[in-house]
Amino acid sequence: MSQDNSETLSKKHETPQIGEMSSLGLPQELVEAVELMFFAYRDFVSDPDTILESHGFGRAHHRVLHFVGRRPGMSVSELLHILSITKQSLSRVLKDLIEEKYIIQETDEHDRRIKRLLLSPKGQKLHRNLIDPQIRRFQESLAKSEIGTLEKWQEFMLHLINMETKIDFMDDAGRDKVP
Amino acid sequence: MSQDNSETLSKKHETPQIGEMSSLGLPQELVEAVELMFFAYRDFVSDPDTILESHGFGRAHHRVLHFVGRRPGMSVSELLHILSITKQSLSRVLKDLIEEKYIIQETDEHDRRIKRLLLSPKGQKLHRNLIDPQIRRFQESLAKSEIGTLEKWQEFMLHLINMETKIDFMDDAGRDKVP
DNA sequence: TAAAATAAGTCAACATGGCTGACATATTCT
DNA sequence: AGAATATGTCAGCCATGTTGACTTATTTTA
Repeated sequence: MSQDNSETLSKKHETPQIGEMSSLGLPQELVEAVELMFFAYRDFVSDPDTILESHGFGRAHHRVLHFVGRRPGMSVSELLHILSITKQSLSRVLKDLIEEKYIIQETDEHDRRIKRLLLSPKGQKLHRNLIDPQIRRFQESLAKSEIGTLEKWQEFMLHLINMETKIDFMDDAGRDKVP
Repeated sequence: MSQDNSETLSKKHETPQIGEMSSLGLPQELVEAVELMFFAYRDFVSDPDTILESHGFGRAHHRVLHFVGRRPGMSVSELLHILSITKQSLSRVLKDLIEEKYIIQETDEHDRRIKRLLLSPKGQKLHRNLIDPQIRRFQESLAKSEIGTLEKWQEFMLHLINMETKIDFMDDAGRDKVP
């Protein structure tokens, strides 16, 4: 670090002045927000990453565990759709998870082409271990910041996502209330 | 989609009831928030991804363009540090960007081992094209949601990140105010 | 001033997780 | 019976992350 950047921190949370532009000719705080997305996401997944590594898994495995955990009984094609990846990409990680008995497949009663995916107790435990540090991060952030509840943050984040994704998310988010 | 998920949407933004637990035995809204991070990040980078593809670049190129644009004159090792990747990973994409004249290298006047990195006009233009849709997404989200200003969102996101990263970010965020 | 440390660049080799297109199998729908 | 669907699998490509070893130029330091 070779350049002067004193008095930077103290200014960060003052009332934003209209017309305060970055070197790009864009509002300073919006450019900062872009970086916050990058850094926050990277660090947000760093704890699970560490755990996954010790199991020989990667982020792709995490996603599968997460969505199967959130929506027990989902089919392979539903999973493909929500993850927006190809069959090949999914099958590699899904195979691992099934072989090592984190995920169980059950043939659908009414349509025997469909395999319903479920977490085994072992899978539930891992899922829980993976999500715990992320939940903790949110709780700490909530405690430290003045945002109060998550509601407004959630609303803002929801508006960042594409319409099609929004449908997937909604579908999934209410899962627990559905019989 | 084969399962019933009616009445899900209408419940999403009611006052959060304490003890409303997900299938994991975790607060519902926190689990939802984890997913929001995933979906929001994915869609947030989807527009730049499309542009990058048409140039034969990837996300790694984007990151380099972004940080060099935000901190003109940064050294290679500063860039390595902020990206938290290895020299090899960086050099691949940096080489592309330099060869195709998006980034210019200038030897430091006082320490000729150091190469200062800068965006060429061409690089600035691309950087601008990449960030524009992201800025627009933020602005639209701000307009649609009740969060008001970005301040609280930024504070919350900042608390999600690791201490070391925070230092990098602060360093970088004030860049424009520094002579 | 000689030796050590630093900044940058390079090579070979490997892993993960995206992608494609083609094709097989079982099952259900028309 | 034939078409459509759900899943699984093969071979191979690409981007981007990793490691460790080593070179070159330059500056710092003992």
